Amino acid sequence: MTFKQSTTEKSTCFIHKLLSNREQKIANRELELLNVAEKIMIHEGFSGFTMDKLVADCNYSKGTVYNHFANKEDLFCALSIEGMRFLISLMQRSLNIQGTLREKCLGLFYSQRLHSQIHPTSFLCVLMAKTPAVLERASKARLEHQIILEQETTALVDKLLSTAITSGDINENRKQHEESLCFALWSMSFGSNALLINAAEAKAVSRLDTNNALLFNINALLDGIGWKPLSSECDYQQSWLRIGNEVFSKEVSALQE
Amino acid sequence: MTFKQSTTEKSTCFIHKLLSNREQKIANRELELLNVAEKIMIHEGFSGFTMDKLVADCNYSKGTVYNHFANKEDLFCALSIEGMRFLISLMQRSLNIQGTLREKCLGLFYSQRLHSQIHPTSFLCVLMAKTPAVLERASKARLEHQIILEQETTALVDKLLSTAITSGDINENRKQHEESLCFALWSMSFGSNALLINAAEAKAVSRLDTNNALLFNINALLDGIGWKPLSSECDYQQSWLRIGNEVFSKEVSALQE
DNA sequence: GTCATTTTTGACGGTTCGTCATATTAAGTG
DNA sequence: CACTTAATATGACGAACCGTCAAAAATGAC
Repeated sequence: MTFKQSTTEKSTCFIHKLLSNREQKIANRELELLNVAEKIMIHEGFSGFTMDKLVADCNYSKGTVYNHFANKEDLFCALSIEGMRFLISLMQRSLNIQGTLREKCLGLFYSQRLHSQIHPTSFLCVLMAKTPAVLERASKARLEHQIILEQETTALVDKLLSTAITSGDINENRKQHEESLCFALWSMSFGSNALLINAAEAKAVSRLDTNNALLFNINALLDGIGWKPLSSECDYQQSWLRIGNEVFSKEVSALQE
Repeated sequence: MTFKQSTTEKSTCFIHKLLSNREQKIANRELELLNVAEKIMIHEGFSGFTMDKLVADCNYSKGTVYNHFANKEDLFCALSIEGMRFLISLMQRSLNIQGTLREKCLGLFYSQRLHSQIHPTSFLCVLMAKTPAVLERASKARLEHQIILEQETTALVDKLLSTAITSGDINENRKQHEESLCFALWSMSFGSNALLINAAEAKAVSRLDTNNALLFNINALLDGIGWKPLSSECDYQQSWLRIGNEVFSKEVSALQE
């Protein structure tokens, strides 16, 4: 009896472990598939990517692949989700920098820029996932997941904003527009990076120039909402470099080559 | 002799006329095809659009359609070009408003917003045409045309900026960054509208809210670059409405329904 | 060892794309 | 008007791609 109970206990425990193992295995395979997909995109471009190629390049059959992704666009969406995950991890790290709150805010922007530089394909997937072609076809679950991650990112910005308001770095009468502020920051970051990534390819603008352009845009906006210290009082170009050196040194040096 | 000459003259003239007629005819047909394509997209979504459907819905054969567009993405690019043409026409009209230079600048932003509202599909095509999936496949000629139109739009912004600088509405020491300023405005406008068009569909945000969000973003940025009169000194919500009433009354009232 | 359930497989049908040999039309010429 | 030549239009066709599904294999319970 006790024995039996213990076995069932063990058994259920085992089942739980197995389930989580299986789920883990499935999750791992999904990441593996996404990796293969990204490699194909890197080598053959977005238009060169096909589900058949993915099936050929991975060790699973078509049915298994379609078990993970409802369709091609769903896979794009999954790539976008991984990209956002990566971005969030960068953003969280960036908050560790020593300095003013505005410098921390700069760090958030720096993270997005870094993402677009380290994994351009991934960043482009995030862009494409906002495109109707993807939104119309991706699975509901995936789209919801994406929205959740978007909320996570805006939550990071929001939190920083409210501490800046309570600490007085942003004028308190802005408090009623906190949500608007967050949206403004996000719009600027998104718009700048989206345009820059195209410009960089089309017109061969140097990385330095694009970084400066981005910093210029952010500074203008942050000055506009009166986030102290203003760019006239502080050398944010210096801060920008510092973020790279202090928080993202490994990534930045890897990027140099 | 004279007669003969006159006939050849007539003839060449006739040829010229014919050629231009033919070219005109071809150009018209292209617009016709683009119209049909847009209708299909409106009714069946972007993912529901296929070249076969286009061929079925127009009075021309597949070969003729492919005579106009190198491939599907090239057609998207063509739609984007038409969209930008329309946007430019709106922007030019918007400059006619009476008021400060900053209000004229608001007009430029208003134009883009209006475009995204009147012809959402067209606006989305402009977005999609910045996507690698399209950029990789569209024909060279079309892509170049697109770049030219982009330059035209930025030229409008640039011109306004430099008059604002010379007139003193923007501090003169900003002059060295004129290009950066233009890029900042463009980034903000693009980012805001791109995010808003998704938000509006996903989260059912009202048009009023989205308009306010956009205006908030612009004001923050323009304040940041010190474009006088600042938003604290002037009711730009009023200006925004005025632009709609004075310059785009027809479009706005058509949009009310 | 057997059965039920889940997962995997890849052959297959249906779409979609884009091409190309052929047919048609138009322009030029005598 | 007849004839040649050049330009344009046609739609049948092959190739590629997508996504499904019945059958096979694997897994786990008893």
